[in-house]
Amino acid sequence: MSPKLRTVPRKLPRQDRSRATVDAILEAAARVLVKEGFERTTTNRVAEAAGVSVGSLYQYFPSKEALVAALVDRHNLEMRAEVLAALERVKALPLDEAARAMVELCVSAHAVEPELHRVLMEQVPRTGRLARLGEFELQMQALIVAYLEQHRAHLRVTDLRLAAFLAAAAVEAMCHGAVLYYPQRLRDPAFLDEATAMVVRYLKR
Amino acid sequence: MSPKLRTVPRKLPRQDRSRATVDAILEAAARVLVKEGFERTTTNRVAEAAGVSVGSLYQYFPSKEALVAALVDRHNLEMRAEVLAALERVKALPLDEAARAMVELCVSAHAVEPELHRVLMEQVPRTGRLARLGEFELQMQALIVAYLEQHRAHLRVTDLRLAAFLAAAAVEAMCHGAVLYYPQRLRDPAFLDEATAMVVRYLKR
Amino acid sequence: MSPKLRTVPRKLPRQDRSRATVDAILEAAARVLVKEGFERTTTNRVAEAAGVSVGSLYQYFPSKEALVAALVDRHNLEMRAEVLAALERVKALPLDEAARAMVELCVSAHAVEPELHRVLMEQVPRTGRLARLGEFELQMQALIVAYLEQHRAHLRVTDLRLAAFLAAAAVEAMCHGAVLYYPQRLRDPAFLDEATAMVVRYLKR
Amino acid sequence: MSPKLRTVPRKLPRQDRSRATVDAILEAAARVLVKEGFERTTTNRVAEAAGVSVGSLYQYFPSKEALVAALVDRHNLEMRAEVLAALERVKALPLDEAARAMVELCVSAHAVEPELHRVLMEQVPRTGRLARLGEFELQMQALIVAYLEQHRAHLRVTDLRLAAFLAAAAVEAMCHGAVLYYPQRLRDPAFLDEATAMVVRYLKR
DNA sequence: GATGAATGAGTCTTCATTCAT
DNA sequence: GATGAATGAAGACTCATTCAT
Repeated sequence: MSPKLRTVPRKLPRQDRSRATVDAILEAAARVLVKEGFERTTTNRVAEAAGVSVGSLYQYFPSKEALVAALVDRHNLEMRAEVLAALERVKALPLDEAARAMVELCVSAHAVEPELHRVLMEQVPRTGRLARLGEFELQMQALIVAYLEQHRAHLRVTDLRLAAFLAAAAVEAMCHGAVLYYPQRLRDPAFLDEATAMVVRYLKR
Repeated sequence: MSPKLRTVPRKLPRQDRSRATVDAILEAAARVLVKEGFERTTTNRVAEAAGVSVGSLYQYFPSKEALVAALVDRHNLEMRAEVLAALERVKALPLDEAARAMVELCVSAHAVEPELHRVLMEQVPRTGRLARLGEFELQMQALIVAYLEQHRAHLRVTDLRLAAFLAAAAVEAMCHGAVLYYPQRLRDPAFLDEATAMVVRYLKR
Repeated sequence: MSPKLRTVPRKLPRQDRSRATVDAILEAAARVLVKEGFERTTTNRVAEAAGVSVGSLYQYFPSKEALVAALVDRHNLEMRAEVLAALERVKALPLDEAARAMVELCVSAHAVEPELHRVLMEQVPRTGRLARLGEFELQMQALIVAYLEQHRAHLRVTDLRLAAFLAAAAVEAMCHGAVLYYPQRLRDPAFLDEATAMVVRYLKR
Repeated sequence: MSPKLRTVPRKLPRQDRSRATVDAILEAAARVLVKEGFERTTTNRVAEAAGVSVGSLYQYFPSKEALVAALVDRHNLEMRAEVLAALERVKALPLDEAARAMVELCVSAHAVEPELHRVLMEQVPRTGRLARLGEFELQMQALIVAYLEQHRAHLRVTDLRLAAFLAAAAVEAMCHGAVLYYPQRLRDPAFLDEATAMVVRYLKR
């Protein structure tokens, strides 16, 4: 038999091709989600945008929810990586600097894909497995508690768990609100100063 | 006895019958929303739960979104009333007391119908008219700014708009988070102390 | 007792008030039909436009179809009156003049309320009692046959029933088509000349 | 026997399966329309009659109107084919014969699926894209004008556009009327003779 | 007779999911 | 594994008609 022309590189290993397909689908999902909103996002549309068939989509994601969940997970994963790295980095820094770094990071994280972030936060119904408080938040909280323990000497707060929760909630809310309602202020140093001041003054003796 | 005497006040002729229906629908919507979640909430189900026909529902709410929006509005309205009253009440109080009162109020507000609040906040996709930042938030912010201006002498913050936004966002997030993830701590004085401390220390000179 | 101010003339006899209501409803129906098209014409909308309640509408018209039928009837009645009068008038005239008069009349008739005519002809589904060939057409045909019989001496056609049917159909179609597609030509003498020529040359020996 | 041998030609893989579905739907639509009338024709009913799911119907026809429009188009297309062929055929014939042929054709065309024709003409509300004068009519008129130009020498009419319009309208109306109200006369030679006479005498010098 | 709130069967339409090819 | 046509349950919404007041 004559060697047929082969357009698809046959060498590409199974796993890699799968991986590529999965990525294409997730990217497409993100795009459609941002462009159309959650309500108008259908599995067919996503598949089309990804250049694959619906069937293939279901090969990799057993349901629409699974797809969206995977997207949320990926989004969180990206954030988590940065946050964990940052926490590691600031481990030894004094509170002022550590706090400022974390606020800056939080702003950055929210600013990466703000559109997607917004859709994911506001339009995706928190149902099923999306309902639970992610491990992300829990893990992060544990790391903050660890940091606070190390710097306990300079703190006025004593219930470190509570303090970590409150500080994290406050920072997150301020960044989130800023992204949504005052995007132009996100890079305003005043914003960073003030947000930092809020947590530092709260925590510091 | 004169035959015309009617003891039952003819309550529900025109306006009132409608009003009763509207109320029944809104109440039913809240119930269904809490019990079934947003996804499983259908106009037919709501109508049934309200003991009226779908047609009646659509007589008063031109679309499903309008129904949910009305519910959100009503929920906000209830909160707003309390918040505005409280802000009026604490107008003359020093920052410490005013802040504490507001945090307490915020907790109460979140605790009124926490289930409904949760569904409304987390599961209802912010689309269409639900997308915009409500007048509620704007109005509240204005009042906070007014308060801050009056007490400017004791404050370290100078950009009062920014400070009001950050403080409000932080308090809201802390209460919201507490309602969702630590409901048992809601009435814990430590929680109130700490949340109050956060804003007071931030604002006060 | 002081003479109460009376806005509604109490003297208006039952029948006249009913008649007025019926008329108001029919006018409203015509208006809505023209403005909204048949599909978007609902009994509620008509009632509202007429300034009466749906209930009243149903007092006078047992169904939507009855309402539309009444409108069609009224429209036909108006035309019929004119047509019959004209036929009476031209009874003694020679074919040329009679034909021309009838074509002119047909044009006028189509031009009276062309919008309504169009909706009635094109959008109202010919169902139920609207399906049958109206008495109008039958009556008119009879009159034409009568005319032809009287002028038989000058005709080349022998089957007068058939001739009447064909001539009427042709004239109606030409006028109808002109109203719809060449409204500007309606008053063009050339149009009248030609349409008249068509039937005259067909009928005349 | 080799197990792979397949005698049934793998006919309906991609394009053809779709095509078959589309045809089935259109056929079913025609059937339902004729049997139930437009009002009682629903997309679900059509899908059921076609032996497919509603979903499939909507895969190919984005709305009910699109479905009906497609049916009208198909109906027109079938007629058009015949009419154009006939006009081509009679191009060189003298007026008498050409006219007679066209009238005969018109009768045939109306007689092909008279029930469907009737429903399509009388019950289907002319809305949206059904409102416009089809290319069909325009194209036909152009061809008639062309014919008349070639035979101008024998004509008494001078405005050929107008003459073509009037003649076409008259013939169409006579056939249409005959189909609806005198179906038994359709094949009556007298009818053909008379209808032909009408246009010939009108056009001919 | 009038009113208009209420009814609910019935429409169109969508979309997550399946499965024959 | 991939494809995409097919599925059909389910949802939002309409509107002719009724009936308590």
